[in-house]
Amino acid sequence: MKSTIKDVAKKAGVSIATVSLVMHNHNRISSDTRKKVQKAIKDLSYFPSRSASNLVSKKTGNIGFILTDDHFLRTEPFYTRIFLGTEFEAREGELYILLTTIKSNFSEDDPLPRFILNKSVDGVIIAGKIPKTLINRLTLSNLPIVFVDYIDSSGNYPVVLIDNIQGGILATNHLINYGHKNIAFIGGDIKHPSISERLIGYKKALDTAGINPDPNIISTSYPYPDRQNGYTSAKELFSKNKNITAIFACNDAMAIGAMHYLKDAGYGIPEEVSIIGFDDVEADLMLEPPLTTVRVPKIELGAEAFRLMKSVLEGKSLSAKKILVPVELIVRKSTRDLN
Amino acid sequence: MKSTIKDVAKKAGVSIATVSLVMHNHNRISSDTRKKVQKAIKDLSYFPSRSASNLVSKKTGNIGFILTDDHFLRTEPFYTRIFLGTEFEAREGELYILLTTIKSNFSEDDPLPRFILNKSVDGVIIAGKIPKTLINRLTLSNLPIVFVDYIDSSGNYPVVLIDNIQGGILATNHLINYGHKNIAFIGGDIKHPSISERLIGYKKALDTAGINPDPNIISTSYPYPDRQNGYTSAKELFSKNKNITAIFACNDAMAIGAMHYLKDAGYGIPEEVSIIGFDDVEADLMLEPPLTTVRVPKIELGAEAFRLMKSVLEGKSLSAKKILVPVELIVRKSTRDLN
DNA sequence: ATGAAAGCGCTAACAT
DNA sequence: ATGTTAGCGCTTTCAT
Repeated sequence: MKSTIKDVAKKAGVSIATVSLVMHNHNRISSDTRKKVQKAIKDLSYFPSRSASNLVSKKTGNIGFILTDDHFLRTEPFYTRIFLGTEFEAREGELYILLTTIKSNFSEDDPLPRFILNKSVDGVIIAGKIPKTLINRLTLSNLPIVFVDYIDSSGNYPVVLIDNIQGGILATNHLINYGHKNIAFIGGDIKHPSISERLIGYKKALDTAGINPDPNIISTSYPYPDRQNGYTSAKELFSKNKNITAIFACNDAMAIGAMHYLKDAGYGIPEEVSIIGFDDVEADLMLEPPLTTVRVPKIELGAEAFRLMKSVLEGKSLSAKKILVPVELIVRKSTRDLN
Repeated sequence: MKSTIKDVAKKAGVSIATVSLVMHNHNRISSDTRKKVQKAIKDLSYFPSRSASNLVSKKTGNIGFILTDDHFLRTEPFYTRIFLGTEFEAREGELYILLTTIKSNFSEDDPLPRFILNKSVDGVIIAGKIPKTLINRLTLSNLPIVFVDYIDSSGNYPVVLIDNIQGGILATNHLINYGHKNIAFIGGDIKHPSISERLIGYKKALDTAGINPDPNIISTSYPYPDRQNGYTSAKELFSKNKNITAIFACNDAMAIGAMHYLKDAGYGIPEEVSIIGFDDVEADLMLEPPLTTVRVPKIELGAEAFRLMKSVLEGKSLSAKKILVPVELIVRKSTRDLN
């Protein structure tokens, strides 16, 4: 039989209130009783009942984690890693994460996630882009919300984002430091915040180095940033420009596509053309040569989102706090030092 | 303010006991009161407090879902889909799923998942292969366990498995029906249950058709069933055997690898060589030609595991019940009818 | 068919 | 510094 706070109290020869105080590290307990109680807790291998304490404290002890099903099922485990990060972080404390997906075409008529309806969570973490209508309806529920890797247009929510501008600068500076001057940018939908920010970083870095960004070698004509469009973009770029010595692709998928084109077209990587991506996906290492990139710390993003949620729940955080998680330059073999 | 059972009782002019009975569909309630109560519930948009009911009923209302981190982070979203299946199914009822990962090299010294230690789950679903030591220690905790897509050697647990033998038969019969006689088998580690079972199905089907399995065209020399080894296996097979007209690969990854070899070697697919895989991964459709395969219903596997867990919890299921989930032949363009 | 009441295990205000 | 006690919202006997 599972032991209760009463059993512990009896065994330690104290009241249940004292046990409760010890459990919550209240400091007005003599170290003597504290030890007695702790021993009893250990001896009985006592764990407090979550239901009971939640009932009193009017909390659920759960955090909801929402992403769209296509984000969850993506081949590249980006959001899965973010989830894992929040779960890792939650393990340190008393909270549990309830993961649920919504259809990516979530509409007005679809029911809200059950844990919202049933009020089984104390707050909700939203990862990646989700439909506006969900956000609106969530807001009505008055639950604390934290966004990660996405921020709704209102900007009124606490959020954890990748520092894309810094990443863009990092990547571009790396190429500049390697002596490159004609650095192409390959990106997808410029309306997507992460891509436009990476482009901003790219321009900033060029600017600082006194290089004038050349619109002819900035390709953002293919919205979806995947391999296929990376290939096509590179093809277009190189058919018109012969003097490009380096490419900064807005993500690894496009970089990989571009690499395929370069190989098909007979360019040596990195002998003739250097290339850097963004994300650090597993496939990078399988490439020939392995891709230099900007690493996005997915686990850390998730962990940070969880910490932010905790501080929101504890009333420690302002409602629209923004956290920019730094990225890291990973130099491998696809970029060449011209100096 | 959230409404409670008291509010409902007051509004409906009945006692809280009556409300509780209505909520649990007890039949000794007059349809008149029932309606009154249901109206009150709706008007107040009342949801019972999980903490309170769990406290009384001594349940947690949660099911733990454990997989190894590499299974969770696999590029091919196999286990992610299984998880989604259990989550979909859980949505229909009152239970929540707590997903956690363990290190794939989980050892004696690693702590058990927190929801086990804290007794925050009523049962545990284990997906995919996990270390024996975890199983042993889990057993000690006396929690109901259901396996999905893996069964520990003792066989003493309820489990949901893919019907691999049926799948092997399905695949092989398809080729036989298409008039093939020299059908190669490409597989990985024969000690892995799913692979050996698929091979059994293959042999059975050949046997039934009166074809003698030729050991020279059964390749199981490369343990890990990935693209690379699919390529190598096909290469070996075709360098020694010129009369193979069809391949049954134990999974799509190996099939894709084999297709790459066939293309490199100049074989027409399916003109000269037909090929069928197993799994039905997304990549199949991108292939040229799209791969004929045996579909494994991942969502269904997860849903079935959840249902099994529920019936175990309700005491309706025997402790070692085994459920074989049928697979489905998906004919696309990589197999050719010789007739 | 319905209600009264006990009690699940815990927290926190209050008393000592 | 520690104990007493009133509930949190619900389920479930036991009365009526």
